Amino acid sequence: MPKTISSGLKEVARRAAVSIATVSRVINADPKVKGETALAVQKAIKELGYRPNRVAQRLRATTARRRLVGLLIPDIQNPYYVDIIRGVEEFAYSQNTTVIIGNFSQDPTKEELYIDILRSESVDGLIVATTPVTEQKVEQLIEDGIPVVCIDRGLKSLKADVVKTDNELGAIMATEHLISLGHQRIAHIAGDMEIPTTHERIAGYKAALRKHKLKLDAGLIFSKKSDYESGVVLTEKILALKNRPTAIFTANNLLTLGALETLHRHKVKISKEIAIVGFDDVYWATSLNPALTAVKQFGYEMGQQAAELLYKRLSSPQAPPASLIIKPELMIRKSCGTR
Amino acid sequence: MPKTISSGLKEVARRAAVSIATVSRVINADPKVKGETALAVQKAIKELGYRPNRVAQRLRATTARRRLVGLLIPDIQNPYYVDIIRGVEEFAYSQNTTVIIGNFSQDPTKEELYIDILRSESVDGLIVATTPVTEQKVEQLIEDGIPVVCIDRGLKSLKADVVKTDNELGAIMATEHLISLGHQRIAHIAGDMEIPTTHERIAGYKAALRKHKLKLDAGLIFSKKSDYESGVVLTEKILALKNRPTAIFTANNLLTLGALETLHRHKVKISKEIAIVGFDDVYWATSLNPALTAVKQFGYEMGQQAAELLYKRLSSPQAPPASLIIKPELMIRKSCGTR
DNA sequence: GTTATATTTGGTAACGTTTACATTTTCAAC
DNA sequence: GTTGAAAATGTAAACGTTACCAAATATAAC
Repeated sequence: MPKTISSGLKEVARRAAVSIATVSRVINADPKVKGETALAVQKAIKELGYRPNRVAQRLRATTARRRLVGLLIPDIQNPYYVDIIRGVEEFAYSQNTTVIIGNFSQDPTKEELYIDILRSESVDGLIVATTPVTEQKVEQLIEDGIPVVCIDRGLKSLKADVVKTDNELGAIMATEHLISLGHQRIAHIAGDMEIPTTHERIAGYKAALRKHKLKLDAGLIFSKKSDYESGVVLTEKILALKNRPTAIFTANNLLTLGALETLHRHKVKISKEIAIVGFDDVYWATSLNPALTAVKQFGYEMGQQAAELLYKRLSSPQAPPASLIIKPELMIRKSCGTR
Repeated sequence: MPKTISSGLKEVARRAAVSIATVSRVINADPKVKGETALAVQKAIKELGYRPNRVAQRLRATTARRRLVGLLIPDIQNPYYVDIIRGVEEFAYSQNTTVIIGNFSQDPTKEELYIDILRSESVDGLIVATTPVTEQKVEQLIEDGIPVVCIDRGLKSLKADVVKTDNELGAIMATEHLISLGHQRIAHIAGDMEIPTTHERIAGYKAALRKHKLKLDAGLIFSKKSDYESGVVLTEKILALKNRPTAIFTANNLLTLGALETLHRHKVKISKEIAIVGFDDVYWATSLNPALTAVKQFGYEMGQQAAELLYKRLSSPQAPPASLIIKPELMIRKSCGTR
């Protein structure tokens, strides 16, 4: 019955009548220690309820794995990122490592702060979805020998591993779906222009229009930030147009939800008056009104892959940066009607 | 232009021509250091791009604040918990402290693991939403002098601060709303029986029925786990009933979504054939089909309060445990129809 | 029973901080 | 110019580990 915090190796060592070095060895499963002594030490550990102090471990450990990675997330309210988190955690857990999540809520100041914090926590490596603002800082990390893998968005310099969705393809799929349903005037509610994915999705949107010889009306591309609120105000703008589009392609989760809310508030018949297709799928999309047609990104899988990539990089730091581009999938439901 | 990781206080000390103790003092804003020297040190810090090593700080610091708290969350996929996380982070950030999130995905093994990890990370204190399984472990923490505040659910022993929703009241509000609309046979999809909130909500449901002299049919209370999947299968069960209820009260977010999905799949007209009211509101509830009537818990605010409570406890460890019971609010929308 | 070698163990210096405690400097008062 | 106290700085011992190197012990070969 461990009553209080044991004060460390020393106590265990005394109890097992060995040196602290030996205790440390059995903790780290060093095969060099004799089975007999290992057992004795384990007994002492159990009896004392000893738990290694991770802080001390991390301070000392150098070459060895520290079993800790950092994860930098733009917005924990976005289910897509939650999927990524789950994927990363899942893989990390399987490798017996912990992940510290830094959620910077789209705030660059917080983002920089978290990078500093994670670094000074001596993590083995970082998985980050950065904004270009901090790109330099991330590159500094890499230069300093801290392994980084980017998720959702890569570095312009391409110096880090990256796993991301084929955003252009996703946008093409969404837009073409709308076109195939006969829509000619399709608005696009894009995300924050600061974020690279925004541009890729716009590119896809444009490519689809071009391919189908539809005229591109720059006035139909709207952008502000990547959040719910922007979805609301940009949809308001669209509804105020004299010549309303018949369809909207929203660039992410939150924008879609904001748009939906606004359309409902204005009592426009979704899919009949205005069709909508969104980037990012959610598991409750079928319960939305109407069931949402959406481009599905495989966040969970991406998270896993990113973690795996980080692992590989840890063991071979010099390998050239890898890119993993994941194909999205169009989930056709009811928000665009049928023909 | 800081090129590489500076190797610590020592280097800064050398550059500023002072001792490492002095550098440490300026880092910790010790008023004892002369303005002049402080400036010199700060200059050196800037020039070297020095950042204190948090690991070393935490290893050494004892009486002083370590500016790190742990947060134990049952399920990061549940938006309610995400709100709590945001609230905690927000307050912590304002106090210049970091929070390590442990998401145990409703898995007791993981939960215990995370408690151990957080403890051995030398956090100042913990905010936890525990399952009874780990109750003992949490009490051990408290005994060992590690401040703990419970969120969402308290400890049976009441030995820790707690901030939670008035679950019984919330359930009463939901059920009475249904009753006021004329419903007589109301099913309740409850959460995991392991979790105390489940029982409180059931109690509220029963209390409301009793108050309005409706007969309580124990066969109308369904329970499995607290997840989406359970919402699905339990709703299937309800639909299979020979004598279908006219309304369902679901005990949380995920259950509601699962129920909704199932009702849609079976093409039952929600609100006309079966009304539904859920515990837990979400910001996109208006975009659900139909707009969901729900009991709103103030997750964000609760998170903030919990963090604040933890702070208070840090400064006065001996104060008697406080309880903060937050009143929920019924958000009436369309999923129950009107009369 | 030596000797050589392999296997286990122990001693101890780090890791980068904070913090008593000791020492030096400053400066007001005489 | 002393003196004494206050203010500022420095010294060095922790914190709980790991990892190098040395020492001790076991094992094998002769």
